[in-house]
Amino acid sequence: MEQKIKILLADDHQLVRKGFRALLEELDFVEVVGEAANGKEVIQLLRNGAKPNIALLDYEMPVMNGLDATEAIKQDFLGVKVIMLTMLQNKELVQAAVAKGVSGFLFKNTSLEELSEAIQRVAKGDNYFSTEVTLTLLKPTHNPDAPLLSLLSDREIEILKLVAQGLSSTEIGQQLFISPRTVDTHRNNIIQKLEVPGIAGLVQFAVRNKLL
Amino acid sequence: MEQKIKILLADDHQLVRKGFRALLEELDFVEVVGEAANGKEVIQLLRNGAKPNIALLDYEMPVMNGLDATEAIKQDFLGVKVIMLTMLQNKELVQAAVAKGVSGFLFKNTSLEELSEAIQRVAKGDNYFSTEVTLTLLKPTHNPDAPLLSLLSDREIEILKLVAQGLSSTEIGQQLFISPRTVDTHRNNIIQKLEVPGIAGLVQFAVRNKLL
DNA sequence: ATCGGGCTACGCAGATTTGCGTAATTTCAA
DNA sequence: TTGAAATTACGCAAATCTGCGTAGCCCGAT
Repeated sequence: MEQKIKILLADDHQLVRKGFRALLEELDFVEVVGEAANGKEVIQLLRNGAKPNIALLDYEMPVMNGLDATEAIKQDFLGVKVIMLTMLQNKELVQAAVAKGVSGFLFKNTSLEELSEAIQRVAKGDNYFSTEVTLTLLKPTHNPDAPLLSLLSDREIEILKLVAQGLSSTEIGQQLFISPRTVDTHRNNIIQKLEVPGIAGLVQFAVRNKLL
Repeated sequence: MEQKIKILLADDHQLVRKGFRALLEELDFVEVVGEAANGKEVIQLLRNGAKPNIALLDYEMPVMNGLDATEAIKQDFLGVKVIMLTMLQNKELVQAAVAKGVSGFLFKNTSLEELSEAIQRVAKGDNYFSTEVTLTLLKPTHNPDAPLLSLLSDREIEILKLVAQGLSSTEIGQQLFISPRTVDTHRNNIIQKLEVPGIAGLVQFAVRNKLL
């Protein structure tokens, strides 16, 4: 161990912050070089000459959250790696964080071992994501209008698919061996049920529900 | 260490398989209890009474691939955990594998340390995904018609968005303070450029390219 | 300075959608 | 078995889309 890993800690809850600090100080290879209660304070510390290897940022913070803080860090202090912590098991948040340039992502319910592992990996220049994070990414995106889909009859779903493919009532009628007028009726019933504006709404719904 | 972790190894390339076996036997807490050249052989070994804790399955195998083998294992030998290995950095494959019930997923370029970590975690009942796997999940899905989007002028994209929201030419014209006929012209030009069938195609394109 | 591309606008005819009805048959559950 | 929902079908008028064309204006590039 040539040198300790210097960490800057940011969390808006003092108790949580102090708790983390105590935990981190049990690790003999880390040194906490600063504390901040929000993203703005993090930036100020860095501007005042703090030189941590890693910024350990809570996402939920007032004034400036962890995401915006990451952006600011990557703008002006590229050498500082970021590990983001959060309570929210939110797929989009993870994606956004990685896009902003974080090197690691953990949920707050991880073990000290995992936090330790993350710090060491990130200090080496690797990335680290906890298993929980990966599982969150694998969870299929929640579909808000799934209940609406069950409102539709089998036939209506069939027709919805064809409409979404750009076929006209006439074409659909030929394909299903029914009158084009019947197709119209179905289409209109679907529009009623889904309360969407016309064909555009139907296609949007179809795409979102992966009916193609 | 009360007992060694028993592993069943499956890869269709004998050299690779033997290589893995040699690596695994360097770990004092594992014991290789069987080898198979494809998924079918894995199942046969299990039927013949093999009782591994973990099946380490290559994805690419003839006769029966790792995914189908996982499905079969989870059907009849629920106690056997699966770690899948592959050369393909493919998001959909990871998702499919997890859906089938694998406990771990690694790419073949991982280190022995990571493989070791994965085995121990999975043996404990946890999941394990390598950092590479997680990064693959975070990679945005490649968008095949991105080049087409650049064909459209700013104005056309603006109108495409509004069309996709279900507005009529008249409504769009009012909103943009231009003639509805002009909107028609733009819409038709877009349909020409994208070579899609009518409004339905426009909305599909818009949704896929996240213009909403 | 000329030329092409983007933006604007209009005409017209035919196809299609939309919004309002009505209604017969089937099917499935109460 | 009785009734509700699904599926089928039709009418009609207004609005809209589609596919064809033309054309003036502005701006940036050659």
